[in-house]
Amino acid sequence: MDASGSTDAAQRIFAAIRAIPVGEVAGYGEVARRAGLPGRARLVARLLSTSLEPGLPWHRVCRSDGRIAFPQGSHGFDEQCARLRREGATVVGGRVVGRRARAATLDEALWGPPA
DNA sequence: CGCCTGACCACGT
DNA sequence: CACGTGGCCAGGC
Repeated sequence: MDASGSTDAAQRIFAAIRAIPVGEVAGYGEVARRAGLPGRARLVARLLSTSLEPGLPWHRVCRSDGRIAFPQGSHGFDEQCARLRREGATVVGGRVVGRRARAATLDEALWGPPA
């Protein structure tokens, strides 16, 4: 690792997460892809679980289907849910519902929808 | 050095 | 929509 204490991959992932617009959510895989690390979704998850950075909008990161990664009722779930709502998003049944989180399955529907 | 686990993802049934 | 399977990478034991 470098002198900053984190690997380049980690830095890119953090940058990708910070790049998520307020009120929107991105899947782990999508974040990894944007960070230039396709297929490293698990790396993103592990990063958030171990080396969370202060000021990082981790609450904007959820599963590919728009669901919060934590089990309903957990502290993490509650925290993420509250933060998302504060940003204007809506959470129902552990699912993030913005104007469109109705993605059938793919992240494409979540990030690249035709107006 | 090998095995198990994990804030995951996609596909097929 | 639920379940099972394979793949991916990194860390802990």
